[in-house]
Amino acid sequence: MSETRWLTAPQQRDWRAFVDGSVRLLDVLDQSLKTTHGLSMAEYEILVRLSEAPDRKLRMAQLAAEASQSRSRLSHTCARLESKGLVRRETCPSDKRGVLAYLTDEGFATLERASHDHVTSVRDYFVDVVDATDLEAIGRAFNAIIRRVDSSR
Amino acid sequence: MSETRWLTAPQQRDWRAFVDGSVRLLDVLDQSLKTTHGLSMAEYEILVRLSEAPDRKLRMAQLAAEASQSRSRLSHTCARLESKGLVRRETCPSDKRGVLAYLTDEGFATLERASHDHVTSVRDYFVDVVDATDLEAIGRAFNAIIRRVDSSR
DNA sequence: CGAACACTGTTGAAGGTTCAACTATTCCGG
DNA sequence: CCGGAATAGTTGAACCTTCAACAGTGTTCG
Repeated sequence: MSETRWLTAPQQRDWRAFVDGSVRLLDVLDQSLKTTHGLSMAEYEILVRLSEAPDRKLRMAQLAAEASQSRSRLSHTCARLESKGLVRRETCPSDKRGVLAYLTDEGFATLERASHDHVTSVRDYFVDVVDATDLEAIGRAFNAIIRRVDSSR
Repeated sequence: MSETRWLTAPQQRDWRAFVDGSVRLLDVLDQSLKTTHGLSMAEYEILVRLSEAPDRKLRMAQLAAEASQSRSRLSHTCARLESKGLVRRETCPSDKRGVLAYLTDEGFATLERASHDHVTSVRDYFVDVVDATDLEAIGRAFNAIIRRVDSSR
């Protein structure tokens, strides 16, 4: 049993700034996506990943991994997106257990509209508020975190 | 109507690293708090703020602001914490509209236990994974974001 | 004073997420 | 090629958050 290594005061300040700031930031972005385009950030993320995939198609499991969602959550969310006509699903020909989700034309059009406003919000509340060098630091740091989290699963 | 200013490729990489990384990081921490102490991070945050307040008491509105939660959400969450015996509420003597939430001894004890593990996770997945200078950059950046978000409300 | 307004916090319903259980398919060792 | 283990995705219930409406209290100003 080793002693708990508490955070130093500056570490604690930085950590809290991150927790508070990210919650508020993601809240604002979610809010604005939802009111102007009826999409949550989670849904938006799904549309983005599909739009970038070859044929706009992805296996559910891969989509879940890329969007940092559980499979269950993705199932529910896809069901909603499907009922809005933005996404459709078909069984995977090569592996009949699998399912391919793909973006409809309407989904693509919705994404295109939403992305303009979204990117503007991201600038307004994030990119343009942060120093260029600090932005790079954030990129480095969170890539390291992603590696760390993924390696422990 | 001005043209949409898209992100540059590096900006987009950094932004995505942040979104993915923070979601995964907060997920892991939430997970570990929940399985080992039965608390969500939102609940934990509430206990922390109360523990630091004078007399371990805070007005609901202030608590909501400090924990970055909506008042409604806080009401529900406090109700849950209250039924677990960790928090209690009383009407504010100076303003009868108001309510003071306060930490019970049991709440304090629970927080104390949980904080050891939590701080260890924060180190494991965040502080110790990120360069010291990048950590400072994160602190600066997210404080700027907090100011930005709060100024638009 | 008292009427209109603003503010505090709660409530219930609707919507979204998590959790555990389940079906169906594929993989693998014997 | 068979039986068991592993994998893919879905489902429904429990849980949590959001949303809009509300009750109660304070504040302002004619």
